[in-house]
Amino acid sequence: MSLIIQNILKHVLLTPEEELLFLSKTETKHYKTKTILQNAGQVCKEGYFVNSGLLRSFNINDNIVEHVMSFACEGWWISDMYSLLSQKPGNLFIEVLEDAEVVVLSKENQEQLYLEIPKLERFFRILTENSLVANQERLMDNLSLTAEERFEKFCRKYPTLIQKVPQKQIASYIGVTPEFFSKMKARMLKK
Amino acid sequence: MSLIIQNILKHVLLTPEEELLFLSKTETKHYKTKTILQNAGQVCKEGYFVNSGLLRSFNINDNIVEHVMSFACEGWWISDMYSLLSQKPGNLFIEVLEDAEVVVLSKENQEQLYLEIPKLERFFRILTENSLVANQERLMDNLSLTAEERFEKFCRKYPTLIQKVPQKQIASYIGVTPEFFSKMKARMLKK
DNA sequence: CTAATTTCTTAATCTACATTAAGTACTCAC
DNA sequence: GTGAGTACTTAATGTAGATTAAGAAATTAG
Repeated sequence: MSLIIQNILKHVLLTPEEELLFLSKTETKHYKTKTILQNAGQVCKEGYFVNSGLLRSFNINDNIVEHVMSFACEGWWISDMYSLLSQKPGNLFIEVLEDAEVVVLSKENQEQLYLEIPKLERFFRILTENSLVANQERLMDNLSLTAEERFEKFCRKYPTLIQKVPQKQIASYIGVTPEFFSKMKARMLKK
Repeated sequence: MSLIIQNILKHVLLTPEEELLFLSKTETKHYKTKTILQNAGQVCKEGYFVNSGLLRSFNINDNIVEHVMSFACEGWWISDMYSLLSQKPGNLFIEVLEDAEVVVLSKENQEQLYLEIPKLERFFRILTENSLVANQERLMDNLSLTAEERFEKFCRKYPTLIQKVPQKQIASYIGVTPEFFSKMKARMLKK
């Protein structure tokens, strides 16, 4: 069974027909590393569920500095929520970091699915709730922990990502420069 | 019509019976300034919708430093989402800053309402989505803006709060110490 | 009304992290 | 394989914001 259906079934029950209906509204696509799926300044028309590979979202401040908003590997959703919901131009880029297979769900089809399978309201509510809680925790961590503590937490939380993601992007995610991150890492290894 | 029903009707349609059912599952309460509605370390059993007055949620780091997670005035919801959803002990306190009338919705009743009025799944999904977007923006702001810029943005976004909330709590919300905030404010006034 | 508590300010000093700048090590495209 | 980017490191210097401390102003309680 497809990963995305497995995921949905963790939270709501679907009949076989509903599963098929859901899948018929999605499209599975393959993207090469470095593909940009979403550009800042454009209206986001779809969300992505990752079957394999690795993606990230980030914004670019003053057209110079990148800030990583999120990573998404197997089993995770990624999109520019702000733009997708408001249908206004967004601030995020979404980029493929490792050749990926993703399930594409367009805004339009998502809205149709809400009408055809109201249970999906529940599924996406729960998904969004979990995102919100994770995001609130990350915000608090940024307000109250040191860079070192944030990195330790990142390692505990996303052990698989550490091997895959270029270090400068982990630096960006936890909110420090690559130079400082490098120094900090060396300091931590000494202990 | 009650503020909370008005709020729901902005996103989903309810029949008069559903409105009554909803209200019957809530309880309107009055709390004095300084009342603590939720303590860190305890499992959160209810969410709050503010009819009037002012509340805040915050956590306490190392049992010393407070960090304001959110404010809630008229028309806003507030709770310890993490604890409410997971039913594990939370990290947040919820405190009344100004005598308040709040609509209390228990976890239990909320779950019942989802079953009895499935449309409410949609309402709370949208509510949570908006929260998430706002939270993501705040996170990016903390990563990419200076304290001064964050304060300016706060003023633009929540003009009414500036009069009401003690300055040290605005400082905490935007992520600086009260001392630095005071200095920064003086510096900004000179310009 | 007054004392106690809390909030705000100012100023000196400190530090986590940024910036700038070079050099080294990878990757990968041709 | 080679060269041109891209990623990582190291080190000097700079700075936003923290910490500490003390006094002034405002609020609250009795």
